[in-house]
Amino acid sequence: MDKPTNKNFITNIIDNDNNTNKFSGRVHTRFPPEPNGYLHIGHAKSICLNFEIANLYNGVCNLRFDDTNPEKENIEYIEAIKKDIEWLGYEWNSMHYSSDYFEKIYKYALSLIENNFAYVDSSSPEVIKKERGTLTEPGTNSKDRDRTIEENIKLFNEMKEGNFSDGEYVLRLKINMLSPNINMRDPVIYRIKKFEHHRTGNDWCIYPMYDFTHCISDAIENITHSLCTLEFEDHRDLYDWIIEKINHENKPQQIEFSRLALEHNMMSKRKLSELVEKKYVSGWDDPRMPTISGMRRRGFTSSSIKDFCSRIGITKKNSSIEMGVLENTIREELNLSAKRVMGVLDPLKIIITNYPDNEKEEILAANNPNDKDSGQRNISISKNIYIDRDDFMEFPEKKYFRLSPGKEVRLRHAFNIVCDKVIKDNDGKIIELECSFDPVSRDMKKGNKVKGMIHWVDANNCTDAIINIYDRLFKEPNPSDLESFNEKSLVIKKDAKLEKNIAINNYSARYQFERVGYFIRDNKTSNETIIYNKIVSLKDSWKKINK
RNA sequence: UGGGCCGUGGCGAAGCGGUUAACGCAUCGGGUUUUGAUCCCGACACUCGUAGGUUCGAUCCCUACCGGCCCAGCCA
Repeated sequence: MDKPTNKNFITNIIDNDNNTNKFSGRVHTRFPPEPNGYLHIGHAKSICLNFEIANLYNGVCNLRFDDTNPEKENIEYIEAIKKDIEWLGYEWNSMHYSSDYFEKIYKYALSLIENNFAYVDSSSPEVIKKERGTLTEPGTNSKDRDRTIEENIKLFNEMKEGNFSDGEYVLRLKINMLSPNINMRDPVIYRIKKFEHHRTGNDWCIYPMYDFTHCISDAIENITHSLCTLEFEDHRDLYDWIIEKINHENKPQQIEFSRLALEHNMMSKRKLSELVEKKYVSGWDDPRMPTISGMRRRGFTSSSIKDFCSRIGITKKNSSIEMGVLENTIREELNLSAKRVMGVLDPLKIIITNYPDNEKEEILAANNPNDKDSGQRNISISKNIYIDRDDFMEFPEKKYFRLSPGKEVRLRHAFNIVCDKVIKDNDGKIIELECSFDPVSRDMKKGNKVKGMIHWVDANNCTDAIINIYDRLFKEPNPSDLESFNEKSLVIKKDAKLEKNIAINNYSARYQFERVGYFIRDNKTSNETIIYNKIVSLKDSWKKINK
């Protein structure tokens, strides 16, 4: 399943860098999550990109937690993030925290002040905002812009010592308030935050901001290609400015690519956490969530996620991927690897009237007809069976060739039956079918040729289960708010019946319920309740005709 | 409106001055198959946002226009 990394505009840049010997042929990337939430499929795109590019060029990739905002970050996320990356199957070269560099970053800030490239500003956030100008109007210089170097050093040290309260002072770069790029209008690079940091505790009360931290961290770690998403394009000027001014021997280059958008999903941590907090879903690992942990619980394999990432490509174009692409990757893999079993989601009881009482027979069936090495299983059948309600129609539509009154269908792996009688309760609901079978059709060459083939389970020999059927999280392809939440994204089948062969204690086994889809045991369930999650349906051209 | 970036079939995506404009998903035909699955085979952009220009020749270069995304956190 691991395919060679596709070429893209970034590998073109790297090839070119290698030709000009820009980094002496070195390729060193990094994946820099902020530990403020769980990783999602969009992060997987970035993880695959960074690690695969490193692999492709015999380079390495670091993991770096970008933890410069203690108010938002949390140690709990760190382990979850590491677990997800490991689960995807990637090994980082070394693991770092931006906070490991606080001392160095502080020294760099000091040297910028000494060279008159930074100053301490006592302006309020409102004033700074106002002086920054707008998209069309230039900014104006702060009253503190010409503070002396000595005074700046003294104040910056006092900031560090905790002599001021939050917001009283900030450190700003002295670049150009007239720049058409707002990021260059004397950006704030340090703020006072008397907040305990998850790693450095109370060592610091000033914290560097992203723009100042990220490029310096990249330089320190000897990163060559710093890959990030499109919204940072405007920050590249600043990135380069800082790298130049701190005079570090390593000059990493930032390259931006477009974020992943997946139809019927949302990819922002804020929106996803809102789904969790407002209980739309059961948690970050709800199988409907586009989080790595959710998809893992849903039954996606890491190889299918990597395959998906390689299929969607890397460009600078804003794009939105159809769910079909994702679904196809997991179907394709599971078709080859999943054992087959029969499962009835909405049971409808059938009595095979001419089948002898108290008898049963065993039938041999392939575990996976597409994999000859997968062996066979034994299925039992007796007088009472269940079929899916979907597979019976009292008044069949045109082209419906499953069971209906007087019609003959084949029970998969077994024999043909004819529906003789429909039994209803007082409300007119169908509760049972009486059918008769044709013993000769056990040999399918001898029985009548029938178009319909349905699955079933032996009512006297099956396992009760609850099955979670998942559908798209949002109704609209490109939802903008939670209004679009699909309340039918989870449908619970409470009295499903499964073929006994299913290994209920194997939580990682993925099965194809023949004619239905792929399923995995929910890993959060106890042994008393057997719960399976639907990973993805089989393609269904009947549903297409029928709609 | 200032700046940055992007526009190739329904959705993605190759293509880097001469190609029959790859490939994947989707779709539509047909075949195999007693999973309406899989598999196989075939179809699916005289045209690359539009208009000009350069060139013997442009999806690739230039200009203008049109459309879309991003930026005015002491978030990342």
